[in-house]
Amino acid sequence: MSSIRVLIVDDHPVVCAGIRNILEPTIGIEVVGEAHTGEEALRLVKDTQPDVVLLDMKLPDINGVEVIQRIYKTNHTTRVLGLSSYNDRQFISELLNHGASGYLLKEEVPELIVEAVRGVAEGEQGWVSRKVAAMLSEILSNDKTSDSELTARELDVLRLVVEGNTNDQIGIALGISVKTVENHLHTIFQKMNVVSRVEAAVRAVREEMV
Amino acid sequence: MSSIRVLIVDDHPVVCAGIRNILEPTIGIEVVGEAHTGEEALRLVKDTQPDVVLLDMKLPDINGVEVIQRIYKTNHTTRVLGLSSYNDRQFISELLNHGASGYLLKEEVPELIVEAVRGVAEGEQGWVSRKVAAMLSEILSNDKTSDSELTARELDVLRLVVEGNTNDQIGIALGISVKTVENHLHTIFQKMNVVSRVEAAVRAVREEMV
DNA sequence: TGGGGAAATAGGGAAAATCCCTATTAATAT
DNA sequence: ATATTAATAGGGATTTTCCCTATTTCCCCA
Repeated sequence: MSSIRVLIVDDHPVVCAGIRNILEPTIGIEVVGEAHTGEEALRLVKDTQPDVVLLDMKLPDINGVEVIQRIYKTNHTTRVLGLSSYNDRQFISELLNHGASGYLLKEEVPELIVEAVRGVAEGEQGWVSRKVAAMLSEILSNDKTSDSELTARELDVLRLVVEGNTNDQIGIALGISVKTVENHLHTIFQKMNVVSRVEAAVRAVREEMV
Repeated sequence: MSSIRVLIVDDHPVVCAGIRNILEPTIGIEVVGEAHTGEEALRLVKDTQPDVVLLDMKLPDINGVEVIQRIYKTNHTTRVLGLSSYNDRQFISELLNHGASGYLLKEEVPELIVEAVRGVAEGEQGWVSRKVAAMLSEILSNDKTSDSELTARELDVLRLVVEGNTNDQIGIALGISVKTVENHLHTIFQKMNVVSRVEAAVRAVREEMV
């Protein structure tokens, strides 16, 4: 039986070194490379054909979810294990749809990484650490009330709100009446389950919706 | 000549492992411990009396700046090297006043960490990586217009704004008049160089001021 | 093909926030 | 002692936001 070939992707060299340090001494796991950007990751996936990609969801150039999709498009046998440095609800939600094979947080203990790599390499889908699982159930229970998913127009408005524009300015920028802007905002508030533009803006920034 | 004794503090075990991995093989540097919280860090500083503390500025329990001050209060020979995972202007600004011995980003190459540890252990003050230096000069040039530094009270108000409270609610929460809240906000806007509560909230979240 | 429903549009009226002033008190620095 | 700054508060004018209702258009689907 051959080793599990792992590619590490993270923009922080220190994190790469840490993961490498954990995985390299492990029997049955082989680190075949490190990448620090999305582009580099895609190139190395093609070159090294790894079994598992440990992918930081926060890369300087390409969005993590897009990297996953591009990897899956070309490499059907490669599994991706998403890695995040904090409790990022946005990414975890997206992952439910655009599917990494698993997901864990950098806050987890080193042993979990080994466990996760082995799990997904054996074909296990949806491997998540306990912390992530707890977050998922919380998200799912919270989502009962709201419809989520903003329309394109609503995202336009939200983006302009985050940039600090008044409804007046937004109306001018989008070529619509202030009243229409207000109505979009009202819908946005309901969908996001908030009551003011400040809350909406804060959540939009925190969850990187814009 | 004895080794430089280093304590690593970061809430992500992976990052600790990475730094340890870089420092341990280095001649003249000895890693004496790892801490994952501020409290643990303070305890280990007392127990191990390290020469240098590599301190992540973002800890789950105590604010990084406070950790530095408490270390300096009890251990006058220990140097602290601040570590951050991103370009966090707020922390860097604070560090100018509450003084770590140096500052670097996790994005830097591993070699820089060794260099920085040696530098501050030799007594060098204000060791900063090039990236940090560049950020500092940018901050200083941008600060010409604004006074920066919010007061404690202003931070209270800003925090409540970010949480989505109205001025009325903020007044009640802080036990002051709405008018006072308005005045604080006016000052906050000027210092932050913005014109609305939404802009202030967005910047506060982005730069993790609260 | 005739709804049913969501998306985008818009107005009226009430509430909240902002702006631009003045003003007092306490603490701190010069 | 005096100047500065932080924190407090108010008045009054203006702007923005919030909530409700309403119309048109378009797409789905039964």
